[in-house]
Parts: sequence; structure tokens; C-alpha cells
Amino acid sequence: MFALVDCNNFYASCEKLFDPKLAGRPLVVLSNNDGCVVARSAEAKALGVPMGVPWFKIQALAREHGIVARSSNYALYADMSNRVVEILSGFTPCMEVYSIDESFLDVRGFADRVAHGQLMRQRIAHWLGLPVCVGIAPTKTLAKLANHIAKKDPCFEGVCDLAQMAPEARASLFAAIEVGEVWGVGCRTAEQLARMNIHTVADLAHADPQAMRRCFSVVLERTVRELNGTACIALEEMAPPKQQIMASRSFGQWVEDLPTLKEAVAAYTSRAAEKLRQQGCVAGALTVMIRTNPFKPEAPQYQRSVTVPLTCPTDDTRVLVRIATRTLEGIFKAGFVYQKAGVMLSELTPPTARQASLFGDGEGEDARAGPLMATLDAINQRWGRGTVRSLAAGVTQPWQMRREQLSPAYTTSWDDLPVVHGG
DNA sequence: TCTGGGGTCCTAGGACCC
DNA sequence: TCTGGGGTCCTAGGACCC
Repeated sequence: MFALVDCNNFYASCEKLFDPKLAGRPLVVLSNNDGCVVARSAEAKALGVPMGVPWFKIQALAREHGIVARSSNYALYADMSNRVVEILSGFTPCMEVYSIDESFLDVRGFADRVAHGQLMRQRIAHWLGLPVCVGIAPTKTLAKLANHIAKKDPCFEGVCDLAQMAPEARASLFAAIEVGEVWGVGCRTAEQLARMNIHTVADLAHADPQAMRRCFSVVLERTVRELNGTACIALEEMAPPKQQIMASRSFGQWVEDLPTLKEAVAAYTSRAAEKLRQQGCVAGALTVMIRTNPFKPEAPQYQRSVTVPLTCPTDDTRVLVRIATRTLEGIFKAGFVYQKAGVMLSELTPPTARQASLFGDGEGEDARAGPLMATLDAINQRWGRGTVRSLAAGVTQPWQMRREQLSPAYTTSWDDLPVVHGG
């Protein structure tokens, strides 16, 4: 038996927590570079602001209704997310942190599941001020669906347990929900299903699992079985190590020249290397990607990525930056306006499994590199990201992303601590 | 002026092995 | 008349998730 606890409008709710002026107002949170809407308050949803719409496209609507926008503040959201997880882990140690705003809990053996769900909601509301909903069911796919129902239908008061619902009641709910709401059914699959006359959750639940496997894949077969109460997807209490690590950004202002592009690539490489060391791995391959703006088809388009194997797998920022910038030189073409660059590290292995170079020419065999990188990470952990960094990443960094509506780091920086005025 | 970032899994097809 | 059987690995592309 699973419970899925999902925060409502998570990013928007975090912003509202610390800014009383936002209460009751339509609020959207923007993606990096203040590009698209990635979260909406209930008021913004009510105005019909679609998920993922570019912010500049809804300026008229925003002015008309006084929609407030905030830049993404991941320091704040990550910290609030950790607090939610801490509260939930007080209910059971058997849980999977599925995303920044969702966790699956193993609630087998809970005497009164709905009462426990209500207690979770109350505690998170009382201790943090964040609203959550709880969906309970014998499979993860059904728990996701139960959560969706708890969010949409106020009569559930935020907690829906499908396992204790009368079969007829469940059937009529399933017949009223579009198949695209099911976890694992995206818009492409929903389109194809519609052509097969499968439109609702009930339709999909009644489909033949074997046929779904033939027409789609084993993934959809599992979904059908899960909808019928057969658990095919287990709780993953331990997150498996990442197989690849990416760092990529759109630029705050477009970049045309190689030296500036090199700075950005060096910065992204440094960030990826940090994440790599956090996981305790070394990388065996590095990919550099650059591209122009695909939304401006009238401008000359160019995009290229290239992957280079590393003779000796490493986590040394200096080595990785050297290789990344050298790789960039090989794919850079003048005469284009670049919009985005990225670096990916792959073939990740624990350093103990490191294969030495047959020819003894491998980079990253510097015995002092380990302690040096550990010191670098410790300093940046203590004094803030980028306190000590590769000069290759530049000083003024004109390509840095735009974040014009950034809220303070209320909970993670002493300087940004909220001030309460009395009287 | 202006459109995110970071991941995973599955499948098909080709190359290659003995 | 007429050319096997059983595998692995890699890559690209597609779909999905938040």
C-alpha cells in the first residue's frame, strides 16, 4: 500500500510563504532565465495561465489581472523540500523521495490510513505552512491517480484512499478522468490511444495488457496492470547513482565569440564536476553541446554536440575544463548567435574501478588532485558556490542567466533572513 | 527584446562475435 | 534445389517524468 504526498503548486506556495503581499494574488514562477511559467498559484490557474507558456507571451493577461512573476529560487525550494521530507520521515522510514515536491510512503500496516493522511497534511501545514494532498492505493500508478482525485475534488479534503472506496464509486471516477492524466501516459501516447477508442482511465484499465505491450511497449503494459491493482513498480528507498550528469544553461544575453562561449562551457564543466564529486564518481566521457536559438528560424541555425572519451576517468575540474574547452574549439563555428551551451559527464564509475591508461599518458593521475578538489568543495560549501573557481569561467560572466524577480534566500542565508516589523 | 533544466527507460536496427 | 543460429553491444530516436 502506497501513499503519494504531493505539495500543491509547490514553487508558488514556497514564494507565498514569506511574502504576505502575495496572499490571494495570482502568482507564477518562471523557469531559469525568466523564460517559461513552470508553476502557478491557484489564482493564476483560475485565470487560465497554461503550464509552460513563455512569460513574454502572457504580458497582456498579466497586466490586466495583476499577475505577479517570480524567478526560480531553487535554494528556497530545495530547503523547503528537505523540511517536508523530514516531517514525512517521522511517519515511516520506508519512503521514496520521488521529486522535489513528491514522496511515496509505504503505508502497509497503518491502522487508519485516511486519518494518517490528514495528520500529514496538518503537520506540514502547521509546521511549514505548505499545502499538500495525499493519494493512497495498492500501486504507485493508482496512488498518483488518487492524489490527482484528492487535489481536484474538494469533498475528499485532500486525502483520497482508493483501496477503501466502493468499486462502483471508483469506476465512475475512472470513467470521468482523461487517460492523459495517468502516470506514464504522455500526450503522444494519449493521442494514439484515442485512435484506438481509449479515452478515459476506465478505458485503459479495461484494455488488454498484452495488446498494449504489442502496440506500445512493456511500459504501458505495466501501467495497465498497475491500474488494476497489480504492483509492478517498487518503492525505491535508495536513489540509484546517476548514469550521467548534465550542466547546461541558456544565456542571459546571446553569445557570438569563442572566448565568451569558452567561459560558459568552463563554468558549466565546473558545476558538473562538483556534482560528479558529490556522487563520489569519476567520469569516463565528456560531451560538449552548443546551439543557436531554435525559436528564431530566420536566423542562421547551428547545433552540434561531440563526446570525447577520457583516457583516464577523472573528477578533476582542471582536467575536465581543459578537455571541455579544447573540445569546444573543435565544434565552434563563427558567424552564429549562440543561445545555449551544455556539458554532460557520462560513463560514471567509482574511482576504485578506475582503469589506468595503457600508455601512461592519462590525465588526472595527479596524486594531489583528490585533496585539492576536496578543499575546493569544502571552501565553496562554506562560503558559497564559486568562491574559489577556475579563472577560465570568466569574471564578469555577461552570459549569466536573467533572474530579475528573484526572491531572497529566506531560509538558507543569514543575510536574507526575513524581518518582522512590530507595532 | 523574449521560449528551462535535468534525468530515465525502451526499442529497433546495425555491426560484430563464434 | 541451394546460404544457420544464437548472442552482445552500441547508437539514435522517441517517449516519459518533474
